[in-house]
Amino acid sequence: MPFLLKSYESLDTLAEAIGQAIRAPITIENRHHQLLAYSTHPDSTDPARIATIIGRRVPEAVIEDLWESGILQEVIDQDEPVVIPARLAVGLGERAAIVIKQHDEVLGYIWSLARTNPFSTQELAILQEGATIAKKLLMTIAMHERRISAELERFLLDVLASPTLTDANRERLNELAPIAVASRLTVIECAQPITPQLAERLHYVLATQESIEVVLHAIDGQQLLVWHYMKSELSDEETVLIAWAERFEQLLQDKFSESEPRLGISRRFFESDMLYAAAEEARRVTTLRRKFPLELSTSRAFEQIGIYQLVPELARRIGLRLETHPTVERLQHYDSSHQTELVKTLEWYFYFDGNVKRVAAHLHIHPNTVLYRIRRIEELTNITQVSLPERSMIYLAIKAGQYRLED
Amino acid sequence: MPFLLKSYESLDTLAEAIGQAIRAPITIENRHHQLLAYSTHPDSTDPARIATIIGRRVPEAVIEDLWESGILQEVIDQDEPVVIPARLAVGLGERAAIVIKQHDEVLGYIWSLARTNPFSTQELAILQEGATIAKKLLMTIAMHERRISAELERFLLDVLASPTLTDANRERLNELAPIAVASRLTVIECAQPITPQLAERLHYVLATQESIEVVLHAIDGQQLLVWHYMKSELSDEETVLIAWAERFEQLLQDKFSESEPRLGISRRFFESDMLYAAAEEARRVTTLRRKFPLELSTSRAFEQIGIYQLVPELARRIGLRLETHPTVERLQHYDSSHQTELVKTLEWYFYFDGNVKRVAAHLHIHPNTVLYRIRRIEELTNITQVSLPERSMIYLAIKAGQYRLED
DNA sequence: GCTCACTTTGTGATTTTTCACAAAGTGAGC
DNA sequence: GCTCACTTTGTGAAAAATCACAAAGTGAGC
Repeated sequence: MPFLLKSYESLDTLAEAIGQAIRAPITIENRHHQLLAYSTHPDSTDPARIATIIGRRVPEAVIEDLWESGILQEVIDQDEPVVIPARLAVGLGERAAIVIKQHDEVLGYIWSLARTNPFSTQELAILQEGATIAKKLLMTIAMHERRISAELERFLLDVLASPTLTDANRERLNELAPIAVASRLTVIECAQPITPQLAERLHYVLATQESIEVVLHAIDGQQLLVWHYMKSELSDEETVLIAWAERFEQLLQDKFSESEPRLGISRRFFESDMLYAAAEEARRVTTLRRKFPLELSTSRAFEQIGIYQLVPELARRIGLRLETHPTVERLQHYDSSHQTELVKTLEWYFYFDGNVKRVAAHLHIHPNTVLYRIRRIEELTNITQVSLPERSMIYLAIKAGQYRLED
Repeated sequence: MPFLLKSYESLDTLAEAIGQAIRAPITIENRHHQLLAYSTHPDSTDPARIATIIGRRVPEAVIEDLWESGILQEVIDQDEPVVIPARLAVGLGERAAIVIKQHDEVLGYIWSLARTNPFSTQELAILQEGATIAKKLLMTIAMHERRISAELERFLLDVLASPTLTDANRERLNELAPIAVASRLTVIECAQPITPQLAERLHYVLATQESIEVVLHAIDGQQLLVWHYMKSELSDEETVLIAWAERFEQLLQDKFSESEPRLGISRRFFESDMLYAAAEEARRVTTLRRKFPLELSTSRAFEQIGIYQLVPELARRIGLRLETHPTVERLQHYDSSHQTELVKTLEWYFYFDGNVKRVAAHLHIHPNTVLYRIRRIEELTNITQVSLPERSMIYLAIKAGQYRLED
């Protein structure tokens, strides 16, 4: 005789029923370890469970620990309740867990904390029974979520397809995002088109980022577009963003090394009217980083690429023969007739702010060689003591020349 | 009984007649010392005369010498022939000169070289008579020239009034300028609207510039617009231009200190279609130099202002609240709450390429103070080791903030 | 008026960069 | 193959920038 009913109207009532049947606290999570339901149980709870309920998801540290120790994998593979010894380092008391699966696809998990006495066979059977019932409910929820998220994805793509917003779209966007928050649009660009499997994994990683709040996201070919904002104060939004971007990109490159993911982040914006422009900025960053991986290896946000943002336009003008820089032209001419590398040397000399040692190290040559070349350049052109504005323009001209418009 | 006829058909025949009457070489010049006519005389000539005839104008060195020594002024004031002792330093033998005037307005000069024996009273009288006859001829020429030049001036203003050329205008422009020559459009901007008197003097100085060839020029309010090209090779056009611009501006500022003349030179262009754009560039240079006299004190050509060319556009965007730079914003905030000058310090630190000594000298503070402030800035923002592209963008943001759109 | 945190200036040791000069390497043209 | 002009590398002396540290100055807030 089963201890549970055939079905329950919600996961919450199910969690409550299981909890009462085995007299232990129950939490039900989706496959992203987001909290779906939990039983009310006055006593015997542990820090991990409290943190999970407060944060509406299992703390990242706990998830990592469970993955690294192989426990989670075991739970997924087993298909029946697994008893897990306490892991006090991450605040986890002893518990039992069972996966909720549908044809090898993980839908979620049911967790139960151990009371003072260990789980009996019957109690574990009840858990298993609960998982079967939860499956039906989760499938309904998953389908619904999938429909919603697919709809939102189409909506975002629709918004980004045109530079100007329709009034209806603007209204809906303003409902989605809190006002007066510094939003950003981030592009995660991959080497190949993003498959549904990859998308799923990316969404998961994205959902587990604690510094940011995602408003909307969508897949567009090789890019995952994310509209988000930082949870920090406005005053250090930029600092936090840049620190996060570095960590996040590192994480992505560790987890998805075969996709060579690269970030591009727009400047901050406050009006949904700016979404289109922000997407352009973010994409400009990824494009430029693709073309100048070395120079822009640590530039992820539009602010960080500095005057590189002007390179495509300048390259276009050079392509149209509207623009040339006499100084650069002369050096290029000298280079080609003497097999030298004056332009390259000058470029890095400017980039490294006149630091001969670093230029030499970068180009793998003797510092005196750099010094010699700089003197040579000074003889050929009179950029001996030009100041920042002119130097940057020359640097820009060199970079724009390297930028290829075709690809 | 007069030795000369009442009138001659041309200045050449007049010069010849005077030359024969007093048996000495004669040259007739306009008020700009451009050669109008000269007598053929086989012997007794001097280097100055040869140079004048070859170059179709009196060498600048000779003119300067005659002005500085006060001789030319004496000739103009006298209204009758003046005998001038030899000035061998500038290749001038002894000669007599008389001004050709009409109501105090100088129209030109007649010069006569001395032979071995000095000028007799009668010969000087013949010179005077020649000046009277020349006056009529010169007045006709001057009137004609004035009509032509006024017409050309109107034409240039007409061309510059619209971004696109009419076919008729393009055709006429192409007739005026030699093809495949690197043209420039230079603006000479004065503190006050240019009066006809000032215009006259400016035209004179312009006409005596040996490095450039003027195609057209026109007055537009406070600006004298000059379409010209360098007489040098294309390969070092820029070098020659920049050197010329420095000399020329110095000259203008010496001669017209009350008008505070300032140069603005476009990039080079080859097609007359670019005239409008070139005028914009040149004007942008003068505008920026007016707003940043110190920073752009030695930048006269559009190439030289470097990324300053982007300042107006950026200032506009900042004005529209489309653009801010978080780093700069934070420093500004610190400055205003701590009465410090971090932004200013950073600005010049960037400008002087991180040279602490020069920054200190410029700001009249101790080098260690600069060092201290830079460390402070590094604490507040993380621009510790940002490279040229980002540095320039920050510099641009600072400068654009200083740029006022209104005036 | 006093305190305290912050800023500026001064001094000399320490480190880094630049410079002059020599020597060796490179390659195009005869 | 040789020459010659140009380029690169190496060495140590000379010059310059940076640094730590002390002392003096400044001003807002109590």
